[in-house]
Amino acid sequence: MKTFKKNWEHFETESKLYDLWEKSGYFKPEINPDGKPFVIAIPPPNVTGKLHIGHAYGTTLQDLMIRYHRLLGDASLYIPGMDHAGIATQTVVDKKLRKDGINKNELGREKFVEEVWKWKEEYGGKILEQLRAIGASCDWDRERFTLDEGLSSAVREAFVHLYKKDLIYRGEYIVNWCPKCGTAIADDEVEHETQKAKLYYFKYDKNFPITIATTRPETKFGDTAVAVNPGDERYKELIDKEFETDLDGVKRTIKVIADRAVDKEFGTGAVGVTPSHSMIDWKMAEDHGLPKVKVINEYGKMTAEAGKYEGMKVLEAREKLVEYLKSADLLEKETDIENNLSICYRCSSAIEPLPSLQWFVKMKPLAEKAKAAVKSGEIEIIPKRFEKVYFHWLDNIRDWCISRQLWWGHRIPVYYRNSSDKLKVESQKFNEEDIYVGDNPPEGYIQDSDVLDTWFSSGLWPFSTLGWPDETPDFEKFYPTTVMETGYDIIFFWVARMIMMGLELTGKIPFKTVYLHGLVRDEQNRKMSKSLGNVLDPLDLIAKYGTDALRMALIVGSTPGQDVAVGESKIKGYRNFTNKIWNASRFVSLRVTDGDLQSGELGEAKITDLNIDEKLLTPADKKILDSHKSIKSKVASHIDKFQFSLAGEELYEYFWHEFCDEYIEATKDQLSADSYQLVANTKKILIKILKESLVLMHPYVPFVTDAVWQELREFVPGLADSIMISNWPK
RNA sequence: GCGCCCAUAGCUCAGUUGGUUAGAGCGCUACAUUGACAUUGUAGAGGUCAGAGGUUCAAGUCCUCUUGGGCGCACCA
Repeated sequence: MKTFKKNWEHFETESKLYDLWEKSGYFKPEINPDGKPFVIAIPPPNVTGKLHIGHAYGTTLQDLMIRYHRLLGDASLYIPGMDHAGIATQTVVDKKLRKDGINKNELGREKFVEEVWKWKEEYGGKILEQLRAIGASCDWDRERFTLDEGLSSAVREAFVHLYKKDLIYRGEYIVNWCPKCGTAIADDEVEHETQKAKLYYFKYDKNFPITIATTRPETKFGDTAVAVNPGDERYKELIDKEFETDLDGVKRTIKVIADRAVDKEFGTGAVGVTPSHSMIDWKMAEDHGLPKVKVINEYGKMTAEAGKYEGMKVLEAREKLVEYLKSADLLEKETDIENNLSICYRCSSAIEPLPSLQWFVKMKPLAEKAKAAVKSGEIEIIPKRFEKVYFHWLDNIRDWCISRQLWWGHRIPVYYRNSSDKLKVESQKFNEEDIYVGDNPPEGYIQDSDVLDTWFSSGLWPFSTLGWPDETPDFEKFYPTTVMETGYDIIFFWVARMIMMGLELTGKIPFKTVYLHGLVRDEQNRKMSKSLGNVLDPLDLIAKYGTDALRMALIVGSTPGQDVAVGESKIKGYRNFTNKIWNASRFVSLRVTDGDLQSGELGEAKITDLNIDEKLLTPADKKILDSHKSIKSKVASHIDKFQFSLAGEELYEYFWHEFCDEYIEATKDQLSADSYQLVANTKKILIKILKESLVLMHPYVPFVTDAVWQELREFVPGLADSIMISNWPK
């Protein structure tokens, strides 16, 4: 026999084992050709950088399920891939180029996109290596990228389908514009941050009868109405009256309207309505038929509609206007308030709501189906409480702005006759013959310059990765996928949209179960952040304690939808556990094979099979066999119910304390007994229990269990080449 | 404003159809250990399960309220 090393040396062993697995083809579902499919499509990590510990957490959960089902004999497929992450990646590469003194606009679109591809090749490769280090048993031959050829054609197909069904439209609507990113973003991509602000009370001019209150005076150049609550006695007589106003030279007709959205208690109870620069005012303008005046442009500067303020940045215009209001004695007072500032989820700069010509997806019809799929139980969300969050979002859904003024992404498959830009600035009522939607534009048509929201392509992920829209054998066999394992923070961005797109485009649910994990926090339960300096790099931890230890630490003690606290001491504890597995195995190996080992014989007890003689069982034997029997069913039942922590905890307790501390201690006497039969029986039990326990633990700690398995193969007959492809013990 | 989660040992957390004496890891105390493993073992201390009320033969678990902490959605003129 080989000599078992004294300690489990993860560093030398893990990557070698992984290479071996990958080369052997054990990650392919074809190793269980007759098994029923079990499929997980990885949530594709962004190509923006390297993976953090949250990725390690998700990947571990996914890989655990895949390995368990592979052992059960299912055709288990773990589809790897990455997301091009439009806005995020474009920003990162732009920043890098600027550092090198290169301006994106001088470079031009084509060259810039080339630069992003270079970035993708470099960082994408690193990410894939990280996934391997975590032990992800993905079928790498099926790896996909959201911007690869197949997925691009899926995106075009999806767009055309939705367009033809009248579920995609173009129009000029108020959108969330990020002046820094230079693009529109979706409602869901807007975050809020409380800030201190000044609330200014003033009149447009001396003749106007109502004082309004606002935190953004500069937008008031675009006011076309003042809204009051219909029940407000103070303004009752003014409702429906119109006034000619002059705000520092900008003349408007302002109508007083009544709208229930107005809070009587806030400010003066009268709101200056700025249809072009406030979401709610836009809606009021639609309801009341008010004109819309755009006074802020895409660069965050005042337009000609702001008179002499034209060209000023928003904040500058605000200062100057307040000065004017003071000097003209129009400012009644200013107060300090706290309000919420809308910021961009990517760059955190202030969002400027403004009207813009964009593409939208009609969400209501899609949302109904998505709701029904979960209501009926066809799709199960774990933990169940997130169903409520999901329904709430779907019930209040608004149309989804899908065009982005970026270069990196799926270019919108729409072509215009003669010019793309001309049509964009003209009315949304374009002639049908001037527009072409699809793959083969007629001569002289120019493609829309915008790209699609990155979530449009990720929304297709569960089926586009399997070959859709072609009816490939993979699509036939593996779709719908089985489990969607991802973080609860992207339930709207991603999960809900996959369900909507899947139902609409394939007519089927994209997956049966949604398992949502929480955030990984530090030992004191704080969010990990660079500024706190408490960020844990999974690769460092893996180098120090081993992948298996990290995997155990992430899974045991964590429950779905709940954040999990992980620090080095926890990981260290599970490193000790992996060493325990190694050493207990070493004990078994040494004791079982001591004496002369002939082929087919295990030590001097002449073991030629693993049949246990029931009549010879000692109380210790009976106890451990009982526990062993029950741990097998408990672990399977927990994993089947997605209770990964419980199964892991029980395995830990069983293996360390029942098997090592109790049974192995007991065998020390039994193995030195005079009766060869008893010694042989004990050895058989040791082998049987160790062998099966390794399989039970393999989904959690894949490396050490296979390393031991390889040692066992030296003296135990009939073991599979790798524990990965052995069978779950019944 | 609407909704969700959390509160269990010093710390971080499990405890999923309500059911013996409420568990784990880390930490702590004492002892052991040339032994498969000090990346160890044995023993132990430590909890009115946030508070109050209710349902029940039985409540950490279900219901109502209160307090404290966190989060989501909407609004934010």
